[in-house]
Amino acid sequence: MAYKEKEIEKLYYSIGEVAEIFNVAPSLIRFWESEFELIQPKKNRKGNRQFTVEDINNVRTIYHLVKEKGFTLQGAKEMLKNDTQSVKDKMEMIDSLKRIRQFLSEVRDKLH
Amino acid sequence: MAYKEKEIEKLYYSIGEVAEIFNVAPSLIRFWESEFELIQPKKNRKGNRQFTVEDINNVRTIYHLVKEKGFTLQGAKEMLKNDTQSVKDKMEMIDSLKRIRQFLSEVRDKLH
DNA sequence: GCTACGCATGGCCTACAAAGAAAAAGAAAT
DNA sequence: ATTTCTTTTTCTTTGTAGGCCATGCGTAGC
Repeated sequence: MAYKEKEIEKLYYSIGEVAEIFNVAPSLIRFWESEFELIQPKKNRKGNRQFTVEDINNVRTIYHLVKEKGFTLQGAKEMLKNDTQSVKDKMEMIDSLKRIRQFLSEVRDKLH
Repeated sequence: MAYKEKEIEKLYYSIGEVAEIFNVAPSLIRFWESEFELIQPKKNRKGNRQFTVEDINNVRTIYHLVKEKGFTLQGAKEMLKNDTQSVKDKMEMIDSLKRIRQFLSEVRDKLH
């Protein structure tokens, strides 16, 4: 063959393939699907899950939070809900600083 | 008394006091002590735990990771292993801002 | 045969809570 | 002040609810 066959990116992946990618049991993927809104693969007429690459990336996100970073499922949900806790923490800080500045300028005005 | 008595910062706090600060059961503090090297209060001759302010701040770090951010204990341990300083820095910032806000609202009340 | 499905049930740790004993701290009476 | 009784606080050890999946069953398409 003259040309090396190009890797074809499949449209859909089965649950078994996805499970293998992350080296977990298919039941775990189904369980996560029941727990996380983020994971919602299409199903064909028969009911089989069809994972797109994006679906798989969503699974990857869950996997990363739960298996690599060590969040509880609840903690991972919060993380996803709030864009990430650290963002939230930073916003709280900024908000706090704004209020402080506001307050201090009021004080300055009263001192005059 | 002519002078307002200064708040005395205790040298040692009992496990009950520490538990109350975080609104958890004393048994949980003991359990965390058994799990995290970070928490190692001194014990007196009788075996009672004596928490310094620093010990309490270490408990606060655990509390933050486990109860607020949603890490598993294992996840929290990893976090502490790799990233102790930045966790502590952020917590100090948040704590510092809280104190400042508290102080400023006292100032505001006195101005009225 | 292989892989998928849903559903139910099973099971192992994690993350604590409760139990039980002993000491300390009040409180009441002497 | 001291004795006695009660309540609170601590300790260590043991128990346990629930979180996090895994396994098994019956079924169906390829």
